[in-house]
Parts: sequence; C-alpha cells; structure tokens
Amino acid sequence: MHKILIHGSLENDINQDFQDAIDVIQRHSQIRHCDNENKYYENLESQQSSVRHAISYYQFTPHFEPPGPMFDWNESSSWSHIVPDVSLGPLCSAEPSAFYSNLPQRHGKGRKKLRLYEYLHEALHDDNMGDSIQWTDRGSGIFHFISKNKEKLAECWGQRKGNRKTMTYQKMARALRNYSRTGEIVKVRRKLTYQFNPAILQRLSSLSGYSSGPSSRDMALHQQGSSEHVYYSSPLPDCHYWYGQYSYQAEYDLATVLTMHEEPKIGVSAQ
DNA sequence: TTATGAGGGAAAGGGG
DNA sequence: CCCCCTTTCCCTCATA
Repeated sequence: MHKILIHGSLENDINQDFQDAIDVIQRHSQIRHCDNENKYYENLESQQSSVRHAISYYQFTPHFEPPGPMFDWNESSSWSHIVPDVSLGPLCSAEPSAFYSNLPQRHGKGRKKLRLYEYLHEALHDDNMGDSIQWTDRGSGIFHFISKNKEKLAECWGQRKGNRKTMTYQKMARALRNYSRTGEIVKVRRKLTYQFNPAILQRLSSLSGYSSGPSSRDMALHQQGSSEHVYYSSPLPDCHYWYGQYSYQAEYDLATVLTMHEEPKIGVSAQ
C-alpha cells in the first residue's frame, strides 16, 4: 500500500482517503465476525423507519426495477471518450461540461429530467469532477465526495438542473438521503460516502458503456485499490444480496462492506 | 467547544 | 389536479 501512482492534485486526497480506508478496515477487521448484527440493531434504533422501508421495499420487490423508465441515451454518446485533463476553471461552466453536454436532450422519450444519481454516476467518470467525487470501490458502487470540493459538484448539479438558487452539498445530500428510502443510493457509514444500488449501478454502467472501458481516472483508482485485491474482485451482488447485506447498509461501514466480499455470505437472502 | 457531517420533517417547486 | 423527485429551509444529533 506504499506506492500509489496518482497524477496531480488528486494525490493528496486519494492518499489520505486510502489511508483512512485502510485504517477503518484494520479497525473493523477485528470485530466484523461477531459484531455486524449488533451494529445493525444498535443503529436501527435511531433510524428504523427509513431503513425498514428500504428493506421491505426490496423484500417485496425481488426483481428490483428502478422507479420509472430510465433515460434512453445510448452508449454511442460521448461517454466512450474521456477528456484527459480539461480544466473547468473555478467551477463548471454554466453549460454542462463537454463531457456530458449532450445528455439532457437524450432524455426525450422517457423520463425527461436527469436524476441526481444519474448525474453522480456521470460525474464519477468525468475527469473534471475528480477532485469532487471519486469511486471508493467501483465494483460495489461505493463512492465518496471530497470534502474540500464537494460544493463544486453540488453547484454543477444545481446549474445543470437550472435551479433558482445555488445548490449546496447540504441540499444535495438531503436529496441523497431521500434515496435511502427508495433504494437507488444508500449511505455507507463513512464520511461523505455512499453506495449505488447494484441494479442501478449495473444499468448505469451498461448504458454509459463504462463497464468495459475504464477511464484513466478509473485506472488510477484501480491501482489504488490493487493492494487490497478484494476491492475489485467484487461480483455484482444480486438484489437479495443487496438488501440483505448492504441496504441495512446504512449500518455497515465501509470496511465491513468491502471485506464482505471475502466472507461467506450470511444467510439473509434465503427467500 | 467548534466544525463538519448526518438525518429527517415539512413544505414549496416544477415537470409529466 | 395529482404524483414524483427533488429543492429549500431548518432543527437536532453525532463525532472528530
């Protein structure tokens, strides 16, 4: 875990983050064998309602379908190429970056409005947003915001939507919290860290063509995680696995989620 | 103690 | 008008 080859300004953030991740993993590798359930129930007391909602939602929706039809932009969009290192200046421009500027009009047929989780997935593959949002573990859809620049991403989101007032991280995070009820994204117990629903992630990935062609940014992150190979060995969990393991999530912290891939699955998803 | 992040109620906004 | 998905505001709580 010594050498991390990251270019430019990301280095500090990533190093710091990676260090934190290791930290957490080490700290929790000692307790995860016996403490997962305890942690869950412990926290359930404080957030029971929303978590239960999420759980029951999945339980009664074995084949999870995201609410509503998805956007219909196809993978021949500009997603297949990555702008290497284009600076956006202080913030993103009023117009969406060149990277995904063609997306909005691709929503013509079905859902018209871009959803926040879609935007975040875009940003995750946008080099220009690398200082604001990054994959923590792409394989399991875990990502985090960079504290220092998270407001930039929020502002871009707000501009994209054409909101009247400036979007802030706080407000964006409120919207993110709404997802914990419907399940598109859940909170991982680590600062600024969230996780896509695997079904959503899969769809976003296939639509964006990113499952096959990682950007340079992804490669860098891949390298970051390579010293802990379990990061990227994660198969796409099925929905049962998701709600059984992750969506309680909320109560599992990053280390638990990540290390879970090497643990035998707990028999929660039996149904 | 302060700063920062997190959680969520409530109501308004705005598109479909 | 209703519903969905936020957006906006605001308050409380947790923790580093």
